[in-house]
Amino acid sequence: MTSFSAPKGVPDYFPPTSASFLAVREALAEPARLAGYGYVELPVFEETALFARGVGESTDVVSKEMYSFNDRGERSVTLRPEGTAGVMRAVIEHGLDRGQLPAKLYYAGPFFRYERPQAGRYRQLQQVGVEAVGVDDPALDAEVIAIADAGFRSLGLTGYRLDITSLGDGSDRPQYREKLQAFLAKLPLDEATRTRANLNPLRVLDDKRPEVRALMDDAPLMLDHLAAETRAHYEQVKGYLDDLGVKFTENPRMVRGLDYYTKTTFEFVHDGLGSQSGIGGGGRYDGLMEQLGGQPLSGVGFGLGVDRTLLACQAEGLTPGDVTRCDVYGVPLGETAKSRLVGLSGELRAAGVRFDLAYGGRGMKGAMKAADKSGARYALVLGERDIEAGVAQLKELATGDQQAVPLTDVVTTVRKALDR
RNA sequence: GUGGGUGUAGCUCAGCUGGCAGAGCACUGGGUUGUGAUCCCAGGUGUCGCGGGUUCAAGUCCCGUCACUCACCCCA
Repeated sequence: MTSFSAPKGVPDYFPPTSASFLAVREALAEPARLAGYGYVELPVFEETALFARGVGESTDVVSKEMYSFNDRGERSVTLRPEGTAGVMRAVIEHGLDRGQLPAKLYYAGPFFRYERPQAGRYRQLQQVGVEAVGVDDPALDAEVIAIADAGFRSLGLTGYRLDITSLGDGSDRPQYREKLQAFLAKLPLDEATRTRANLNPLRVLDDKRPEVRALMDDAPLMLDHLAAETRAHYEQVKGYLDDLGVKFTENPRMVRGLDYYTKTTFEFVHDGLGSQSGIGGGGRYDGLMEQLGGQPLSGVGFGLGVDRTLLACQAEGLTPGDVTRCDVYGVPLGETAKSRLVGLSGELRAAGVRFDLAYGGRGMKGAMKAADKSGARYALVLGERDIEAGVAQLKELATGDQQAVPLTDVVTTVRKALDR
């Protein structure tokens, strides 16, 4: 019989790591709720054209990393590679852009990119994201960045930094782009890089290869070519970040892989995860709504990588969500005792006590061993003698102290012992 | 898509120049009646990734193949 393995590049999480995974996702989402963002639950797949138009045909994500397929009705659909396009589609479709603005939304869930897997790079990845749509206020850029920062900080992470820059917009980027292209044309670049330079010249700026990096030393930078208006916007974002106490590094060579970004862009970088160092990123996307058939409204948001943030936590020795999964462990001796403990399990759990018991008819010794491994604070031992006496033995595992508790008082006694 | 590394027990791995497949951890049972963590004893599993080749003999050498992994590209 052949067995199965998970699809290539897809992580499985199980205890205890899965508890950390959930805790990370929660920690990243909580600051968004505190800032008035409402949860949206959106489909995991969309019409392929949405991403092609929203994310941009020239991006790697669209041109070679999408999980696309035809459904039974011969419609081309794609497992979402990122969140913003889908949120914008929903905003437009349901008219949220006609209500009070900004519309502030957050989401969490899986995304898919068909890439060669690597440390911290998966074909199914989890992100937490926010989008603030409809108001072009630099304070919103700063708010979004501060939300992400608060999430990372609440996990206890310290080994990350925040890079920010401005990519300009329609008013100044085309001129800059030409200037950069002229500069690149004079460089001795290999063919792959040359192709990339033609597709999106900005991308060559953050090439990791030292030889390319050296060539780019004198490259013109967008930050030096911002129009007065985009520069003012950028300066205000930085000012608000100072107000918020969010520390950042200006990185004029930072580039984002999605076409829709304008003005402010940012990236959170951590050193502990191998080569894939970005744990979150985002920015402003002022042309996207219109591009997708909506009103010409601005927007700003981010996507944070849950998997990578978990790796960052592990690199820093943090174990979020590290709680014992059992308070009391039942040790039944014999069928009558087992039946009584099964009954008690319902009552205890209803009272908020995490209760587990030895299933499978293990002996006393094995059951006690299991109690120990469960991490429970107490073992609840029940045998024939106890039942005759109308009691159960409550044993504190750390100290070995044991007391007989009347069976009718077990729930209240346990709750008192656990202080809840 | 392009390079490098690794495939041996459930997990982490050892196995030198070919000569009977191993350790630690984990798991299970036991160390006289109904008490765990420590300690002692016992126990099991292997198509040595798969297919071919060389050889008296292959986990070990050669060829192919698949998988995993790290890195480039790119990104969360």
